[in-house]
Amino acid sequence: MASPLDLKLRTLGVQADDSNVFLEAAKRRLHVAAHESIIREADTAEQVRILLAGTACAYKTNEDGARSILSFHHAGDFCDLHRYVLSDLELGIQALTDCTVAIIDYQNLDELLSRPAIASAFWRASMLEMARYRERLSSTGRSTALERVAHLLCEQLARREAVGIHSPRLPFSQIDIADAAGLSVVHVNRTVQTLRMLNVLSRANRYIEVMDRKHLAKIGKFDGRYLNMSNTASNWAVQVETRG
Amino acid sequence: MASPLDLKLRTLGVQADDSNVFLEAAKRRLHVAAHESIIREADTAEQVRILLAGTACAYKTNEDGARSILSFHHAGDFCDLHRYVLSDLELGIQALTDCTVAIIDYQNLDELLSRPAIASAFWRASMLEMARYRERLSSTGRSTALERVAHLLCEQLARREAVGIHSPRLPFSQIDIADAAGLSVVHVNRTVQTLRMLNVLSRANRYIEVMDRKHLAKIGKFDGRYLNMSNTASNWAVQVETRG
DNA sequence: CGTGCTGTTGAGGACGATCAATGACGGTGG
DNA sequence: CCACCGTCATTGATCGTCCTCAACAGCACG
Repeated sequence: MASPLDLKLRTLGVQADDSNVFLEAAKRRLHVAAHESIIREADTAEQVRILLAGTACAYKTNEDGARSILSFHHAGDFCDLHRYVLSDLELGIQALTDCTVAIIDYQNLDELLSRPAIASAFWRASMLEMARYRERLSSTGRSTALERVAHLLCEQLARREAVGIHSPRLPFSQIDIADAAGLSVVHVNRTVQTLRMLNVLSRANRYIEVMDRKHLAKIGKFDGRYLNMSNTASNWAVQVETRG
Repeated sequence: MASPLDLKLRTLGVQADDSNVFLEAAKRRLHVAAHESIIREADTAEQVRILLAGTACAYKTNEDGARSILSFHHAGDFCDLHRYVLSDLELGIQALTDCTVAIIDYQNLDELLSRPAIASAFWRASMLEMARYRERLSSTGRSTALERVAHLLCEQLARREAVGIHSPRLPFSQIDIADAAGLSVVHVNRTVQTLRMLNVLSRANRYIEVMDRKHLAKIGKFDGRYLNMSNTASNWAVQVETRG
């Protein structure tokens, strides 16, 4: 039974032997309770963290105290590779559910990076993350609340599937979605209700549970190719037709 | 007299000897006229391009034909490193002014990347680009048109300074700004006029010319630290005060 | 001297923000 | 077991920012 991190490394092109070295280096564990912080906005610890289980988000707090969620992290995702490369980036990571985190000291990371397959996997991972930012930016730019929310949910669902998490339920509160989509909580609530009305989300009002992914992808104009996950992408083929 | 690319490499921590090897590899040149495409959205050429002079933008065309500008490129910027790592990313690069572009074949790039200083510089560059996307995302999220436009302009001005371009004039049309900020052209026009009224932009209606950077930074809540350009950043210190 | 692109202006309308209040649920401690 | 509290979800009403449509002006180009 492959773990999310296993799957992730495989997707990034890391073979069994390198993968094992990696997993060996990431032995140290940390548990973080929901709503706690995994990395503070001005963290200086000389180690990187990898999310093994649970869901987290990268956020920034702006001057008026509002939290702005920049991306979500799922099992298998690197949390703070950026800090290894650029020290003074003010970006916090917060656990949205209970999380298990692996820790690798910068020293050990240096060694890992001397292996070409691992170095290239890290670079690939960074570029994929960047592609997600681009997609989010163009989705946030000029689309309606309904499209934004649908797109956001599609992306998370697809990424979770790619690491073996097949549950239709997403561990986000409407507040999280609002902070990520750049919408007010009130309006997110109305948007979610619209999606429920359309039978795209389940009626369960304590959860975000996707009932009709195809429809959701269509609404969100979601084309998962940018996630570059060959096996998964096919389930999320372009649903968008040009129409008059 | 250092070229923008020189300056950029230096900022990324590349020393003279590696830098020379790099410049040697980037001998091949290409001229692209304003409004022409540097890289098409489905380009497959096995080479990377580096902008030596001029200004360009990375864009996506969405299903209804609208152009969405994801980032701007200035002299010294890599255009399409992402294609080297992730082949099938649909992202076009378009010249906004007349541009000079250097070309490096993937083969030669492989060799360059065997030099640790260069490899690490590329990784740094990617991470810096990612930091800019994050910043853009949080600026686009929940701020007003005025803030967005101001922030956008500040960023470009600061990045241009970092590679030795000190002109207060930015080579963007209001259409470019609209596509980048996710606003309508009409509203960008009104926003620009507000900035002119405030004496932040010059009255010249054929150009975007910044007269008062401090004020612009304040309006855009621009804090250039995310650009990670030690010498330049100080001119752009935080202008934002908490206020009641 | 037209043609096209960019910039400008006005009017009307829609989407989403904000304010305010209430409901539902889970956990805690008495 | 129940009262209390905090968090999240929901609802209604009002308001403002920004979009859309439409027309026109200025300038560069051939």
